[in-house]
Amino acid sequence: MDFVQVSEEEGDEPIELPAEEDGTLLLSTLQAQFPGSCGLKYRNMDTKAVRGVRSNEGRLFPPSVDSGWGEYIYFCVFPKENKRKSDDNLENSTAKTKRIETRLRCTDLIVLGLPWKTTEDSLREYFESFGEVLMAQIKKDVKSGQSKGFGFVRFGSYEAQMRVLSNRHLIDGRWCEVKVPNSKGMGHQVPCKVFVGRCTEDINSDDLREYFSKFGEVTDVFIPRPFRAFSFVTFLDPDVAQSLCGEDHIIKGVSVHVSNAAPKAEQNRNHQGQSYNYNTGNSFGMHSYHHPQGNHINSGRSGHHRVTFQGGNFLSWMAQNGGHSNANNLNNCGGGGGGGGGRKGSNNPNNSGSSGMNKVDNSACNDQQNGCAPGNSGWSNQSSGSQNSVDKSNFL
DNA sequence: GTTGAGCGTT
Repeated sequence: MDFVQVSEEEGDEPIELPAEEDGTLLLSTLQAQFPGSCGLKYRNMDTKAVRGVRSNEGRLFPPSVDSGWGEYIYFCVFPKENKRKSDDNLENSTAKTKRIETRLRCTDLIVLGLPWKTTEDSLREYFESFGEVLMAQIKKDVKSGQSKGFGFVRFGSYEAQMRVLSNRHLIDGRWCEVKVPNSKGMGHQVPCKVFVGRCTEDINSDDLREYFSKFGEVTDVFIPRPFRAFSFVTFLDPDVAQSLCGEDHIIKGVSVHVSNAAPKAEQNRNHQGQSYNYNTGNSFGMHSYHHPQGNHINSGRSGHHRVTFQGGNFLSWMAQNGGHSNANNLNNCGGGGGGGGGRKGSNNPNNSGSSGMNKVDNSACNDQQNGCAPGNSGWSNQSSGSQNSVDKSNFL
């Protein structure tokens, strides 16, 4: 059996991890030793550069077909906290403040599928490897004190929360899932959509798309008809939308104002014969595909469903979907088309998050009959676009 | 003492 030497960071003491018979290393094997890790990289001896290890379907592939993993010492890749580099200094302080308010807020997370035997102490102990645990509780039957098999955790850092949401968890011998609780609703999630006021009639969808694409990928543009001097622009990344709010921008010589696309529930309902379907409950984060009618201009790659992260972030979306990113046309590459690279760039963490959700490592789990975590009947198939609600107008 | 999709007596 081949072993792969892996350390958490370059220079650390490596641990030898067993590779599979086909030479690949299961991401789940990696994550069992390095919770929260999402991939591997190594230092290339010749070029001195760091190279990433290919990752697909929950498996990591050796750099060389012939010599396998070789004598390299690999080190872990973790989902990055969303950081931007060069363009950070271009940003004004209000946008920064807004991001901190919206991005770095932790919420209670629900842990489903806990073994009956798990205690609040062991729950806390497990999650402390991800970061500071502010709260860990098990829901119990009041009379018997028996665990109901789920609980809640709260982390002190958003990064820890992100890492936890991006993985499944083997807790006291059972695979559990961690999600943002439904009870949180859509309340304080970060919208992807902005309101663009002071538009003139000659600013069309293409103009808006072209202009705003330089800040990040635009997934939708909506201009009410007849002309009403405003429009809506939806971004793939809610942070990009947030960072633009409050700003004035000049498009075709016109100063437009960007602000929050405040929900206008009642007044917009059934306006002009359109019906507004609101995403509620579990479908948060997935307003998906806009029907190609009306004034929505889908992002060019028509014919496929597009997935945007209307609420929360990519990772919580991933978590909500069992870690699978098999939705159609999920695009992780950030700023499309514009110059300048965008405000946020391509830092969606952990695109290898489609990890581990295969039969192979589910079979290794649990002490129950079929050995699978709740909600995962072997495969996590919740997100394949087909069951996304179709949101026709999406006024938020 | 059993059980296995869900959503929190504050």
